[in-house]
Amino acid sequence: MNNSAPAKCSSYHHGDLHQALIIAAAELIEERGLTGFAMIDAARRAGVSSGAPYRHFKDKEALLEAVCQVAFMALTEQINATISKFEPGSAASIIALGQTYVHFVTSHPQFYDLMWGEHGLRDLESGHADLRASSFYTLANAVGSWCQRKGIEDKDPEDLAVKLWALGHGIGGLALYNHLDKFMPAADVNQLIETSTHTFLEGLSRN
Amino acid sequence: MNNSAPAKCSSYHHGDLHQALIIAAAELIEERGLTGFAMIDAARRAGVSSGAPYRHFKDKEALLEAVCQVAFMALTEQINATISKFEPGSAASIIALGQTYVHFVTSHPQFYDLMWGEHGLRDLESGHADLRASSFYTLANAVGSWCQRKGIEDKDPEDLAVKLWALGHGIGGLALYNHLDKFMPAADVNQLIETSTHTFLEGLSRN
DNA sequence: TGTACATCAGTGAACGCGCGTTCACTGATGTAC
DNA sequence: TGTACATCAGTGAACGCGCGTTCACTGATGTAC
Repeated sequence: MNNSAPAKCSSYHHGDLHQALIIAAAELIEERGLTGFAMIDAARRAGVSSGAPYRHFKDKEALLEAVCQVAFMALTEQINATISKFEPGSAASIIALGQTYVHFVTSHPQFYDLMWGEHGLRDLESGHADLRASSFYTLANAVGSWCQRKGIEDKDPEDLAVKLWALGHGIGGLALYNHLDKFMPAADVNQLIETSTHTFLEGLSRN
Repeated sequence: MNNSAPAKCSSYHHGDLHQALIIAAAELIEERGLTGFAMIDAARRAGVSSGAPYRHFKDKEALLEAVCQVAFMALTEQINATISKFEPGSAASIIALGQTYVHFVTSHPQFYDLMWGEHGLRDLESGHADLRASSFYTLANAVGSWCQRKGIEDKDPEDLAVKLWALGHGIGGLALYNHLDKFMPAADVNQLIETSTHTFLEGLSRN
């Protein structure tokens, strides 16, 4: 994510190679994609020889998982920052969450597969599943508050959150790979999120 | 997609190796995924030596593109079959289109990346871009008819189609990698499509 | 304060594997005469 | 109908590259006495 300068340690021992490798890997994945990422490049970028990473990570997979966790931490942070800026239960807060999500996805195109693709499967049992869930519950809470405010009692906030999540996830995924360009030249994803969320919430109020 | 028996040709020359390789590649991708797919395996499965494919495809990329095209043809076929079964302009037809889409996505998990991931970018200029668009316009027409029927004149059917597509795309993508299990144990994607589409259309009627 | 020793992070050469692609070839097919 | 020849699909060995991972080593650090 953010680059906290290699800080070329003068000594034989690296200060915190573990962390340095994660940062290097994240940068490389952003630059060249998940497929183009090689273990040896991460080592080189961290200023270390090819074998060194194996003192800190069992194998490539383990390093990728660490990067994945960092990515989810960053997403969670942004989601939390967003929700704190809006009045609880407002439609605006729900829209903003969607926009934050899509913004994150399109800002880090190369992380999409790592976070939501096949790799996602493996993390399900691991410890940071909670981290992944955090953003979802933030959304579910926002939707729940909105329902309460509107006097909608018969809907399950988690069910609604799944649908809104899917909407954002779909817009993000399609925008990422330029599938929308053909049908909506100069599509504005923020507006897309805003209007579609509005329509959806409108539909809930109706019934 | 479907397996039309290798038909082991008795002669030195293969009957239609071009087609046989596409089928073999498609099967292998379905079995082992895009990453695990090797050119030599496709050759072997087609009953041919390692160099033979290069008489028919410039390189691995070209073969993958052919598989991608076949996949889009299959999707188009299913979409067309679905739309023909429903009354034009009915909400049911729109829901069924979404369900067909998601069914296709989850039935061929390994094609998702090939069709909608990075590979998608490369096809944009190629000849079969039309094929990709076909399903979209089927949806846009269905939505347009629905609007007309409801007397909704101020909405752009293509804009609405993009949103419904994104909804289905998101549900498909999340379901594919089991991201929904955690929040909706035993989630029924068909029902998810149905209810979310209903809510969305309801929202449109409202305003 | 100084010496001996255990620990362990980092080295860098090397191994091994998978796999995309090439190339000189072989054999089947079909056409010209 | 038969022969010579061009064409080209398929062979299979080989090359080369990238890259994940290992391993015997080296040197820095800190602790025990």
